[in-house]
Amino acid sequence: MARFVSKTPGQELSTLVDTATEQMQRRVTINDIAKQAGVSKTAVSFAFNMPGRLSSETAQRILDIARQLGYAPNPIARSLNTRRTNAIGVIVPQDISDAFSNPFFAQLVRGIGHVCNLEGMSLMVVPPMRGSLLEATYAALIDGCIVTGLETDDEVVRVLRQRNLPFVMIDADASDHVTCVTVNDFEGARQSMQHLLKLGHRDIAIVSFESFSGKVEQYTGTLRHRFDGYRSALKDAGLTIQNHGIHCLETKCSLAGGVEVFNRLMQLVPRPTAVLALGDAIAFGVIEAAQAHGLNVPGQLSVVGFDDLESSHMMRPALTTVRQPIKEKGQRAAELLMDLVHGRFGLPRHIMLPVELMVRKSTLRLGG
Amino acid sequence: MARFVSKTPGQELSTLVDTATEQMQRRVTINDIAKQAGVSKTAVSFAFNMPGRLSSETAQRILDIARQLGYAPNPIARSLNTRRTNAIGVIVPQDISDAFSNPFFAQLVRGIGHVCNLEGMSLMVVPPMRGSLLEATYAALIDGCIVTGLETDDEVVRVLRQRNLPFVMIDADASDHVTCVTVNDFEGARQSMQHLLKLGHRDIAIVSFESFSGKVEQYTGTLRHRFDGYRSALKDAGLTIQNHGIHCLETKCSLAGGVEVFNRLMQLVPRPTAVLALGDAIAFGVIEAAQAHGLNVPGQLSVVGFDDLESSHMMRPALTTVRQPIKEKGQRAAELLMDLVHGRFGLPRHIMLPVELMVRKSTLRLGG
DNA sequence: CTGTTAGCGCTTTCAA
DNA sequence: TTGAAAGCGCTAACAG
Repeated sequence: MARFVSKTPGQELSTLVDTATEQMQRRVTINDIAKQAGVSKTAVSFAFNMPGRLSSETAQRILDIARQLGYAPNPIARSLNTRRTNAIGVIVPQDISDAFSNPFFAQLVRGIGHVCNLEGMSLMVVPPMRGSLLEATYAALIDGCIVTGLETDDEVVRVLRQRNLPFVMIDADASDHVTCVTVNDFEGARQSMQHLLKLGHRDIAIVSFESFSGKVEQYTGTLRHRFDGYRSALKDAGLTIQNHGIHCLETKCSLAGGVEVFNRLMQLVPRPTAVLALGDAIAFGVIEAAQAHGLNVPGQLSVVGFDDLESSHMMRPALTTVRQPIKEKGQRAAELLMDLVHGRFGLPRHIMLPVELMVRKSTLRLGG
Repeated sequence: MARFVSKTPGQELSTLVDTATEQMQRRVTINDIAKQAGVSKTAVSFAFNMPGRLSSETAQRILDIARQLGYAPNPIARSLNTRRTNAIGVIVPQDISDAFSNPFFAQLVRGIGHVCNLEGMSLMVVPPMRGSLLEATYAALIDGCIVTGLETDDEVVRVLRQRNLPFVMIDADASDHVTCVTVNDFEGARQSMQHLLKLGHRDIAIVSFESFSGKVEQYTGTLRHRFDGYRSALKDAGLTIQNHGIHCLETKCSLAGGVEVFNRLMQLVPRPTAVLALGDAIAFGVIEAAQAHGLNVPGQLSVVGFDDLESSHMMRPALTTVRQPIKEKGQRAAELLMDLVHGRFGLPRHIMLPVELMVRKSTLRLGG
């Protein structure tokens, strides 16, 4: 490791400056500036953070010297004192690439980002670290976070509490113990299923995103609410989810996931005449694959999405889907989080946003 | 500020535990655990970081007590010692919401995220803080960063050097002083312009994303290279960018930006028969607006994009565009950054990735 | 295997 | 207006 500069307190500044121009440099610290300026660390600190408390000459001299020596305050050391990092996190249970493979997530982040902008914060995406989301949660240098894709009983939530980190959950089951933002998944799902049933479809494949539990019966949170909605609509039509024609599959919530699931869809017996995707991204993939296989959508296959991404109405055919206010969801969650971070209130709150069925061109009356 | 627990060193542990159950709690620290377990701080530290160096009973006892008291190591304090934050940043000159309004950025982040995943890092999006990107750069708790949308002579680069933070630039002018990743913007631009010219178009609007300089002559970096490419193709056809039919506009690089620019496009004299957008997102917006105004694309207006986003071939009409390997761009940049972070080498390197013109359905022979 | 002792680099009373 | 000194909570030689 080449030659190191000894850290003797009384070290000559000239030595510092000399070595600073070399390859292996010791970072310039507040002490170096203080010494060089002939003032205390306090003064240097003031010069940067509360210049008003110093005579303007002193302040200026300190700042000048700092600039000369190329000094930049160490933000970590600062954080240790202030207990603020000026960043919030968004915790995701999958890796970053997967998370952003669904435009939904980018849109959510836009909403969160809007609030970050207002508050002067950065945004840290916190995925599992060496496979462990817990480890990542322990290590994250943040003032608070938004938790996505997890349930309220997740260990991550425990760690967040242990770390005393304020947090807001998105799409988790409402509970008195956590602050969270959701949408009316039940109603959105119910209406979309109802739409297909009204069009005469009886052979319907429901394509969910990966739940990591696999069993429809064990779904919780968003997935649970949506399936409750499907069941409700089916029931109104005298059907159940166990019916011969109703199939439930899972895939990654991305265009690629939709493409992948299409093949499995085509193996089903009876072959579905309609697909109910739990994410627009999946719907895109299904449509793309269907068209690649020469299938006409909606002529031979109706497809419904969920989300209403920005590009969903521009697809060919324009996608019938359930619109949820994604950006607002992120924004509201971030606003709640900022309240918590700033200690504005402590009572857990729950916000549920509305959804709306957007009937467009990817669904058609059966046989019509 | 309710009652505070005094911070007397000799404080009884029972007091701590009692107050820990109250509202205003002092965080449990390594000292509390050490005291309670009757060991030194060192031992506690080892229990968490190198359990092997402790007898398993001791380690277990410490961990148990820690869990009981709800102790979580303070990652900031840890970082101050280790000089690692386990996060890298991606610096963006606009706010987060704007950055992600272009799917290009999400795709870039996917590439970066892939490497983060491999390296066990989180990813911090660092936008300007109260309008100052410099301030944000000073404050970011990161081990290194990827810089987007900035030139090599930006002040941010100076601060990064001052902070001794390794960084990699994306789409900046190559220079011997910085490590960066670009694509062959010149060639992509040249080919796309050539394509339109071959189709007989002579009234062409070039829609650039915002440069914050405004003057085409003052463009640098990516924009500069692309315009050099346009000029080159024009020259081959005996034209110049100052020609009567050639117009240059700017707008935000997003769908909304494209929609916004469409109106301005329609005011131009002569009215363009083709649009060359510097981002697919802009192209989407232009097409959407054109269709909303009853214009046929490509019948009455040809549109070319740049990027080839995931959804670009699914649009109606499928977008003719210049494909650049966005995700790979992010990935390569992140890989270079990790090399720097881990001190694997110091020489600035420059990677230029190839592009490819994808001729699809949004362009048509003039009058054909 | 375990503890002592210095820090890491900055902020912040409190006193001068 | 300025400085001394005590932390912030943890890690890491080094010694035993």
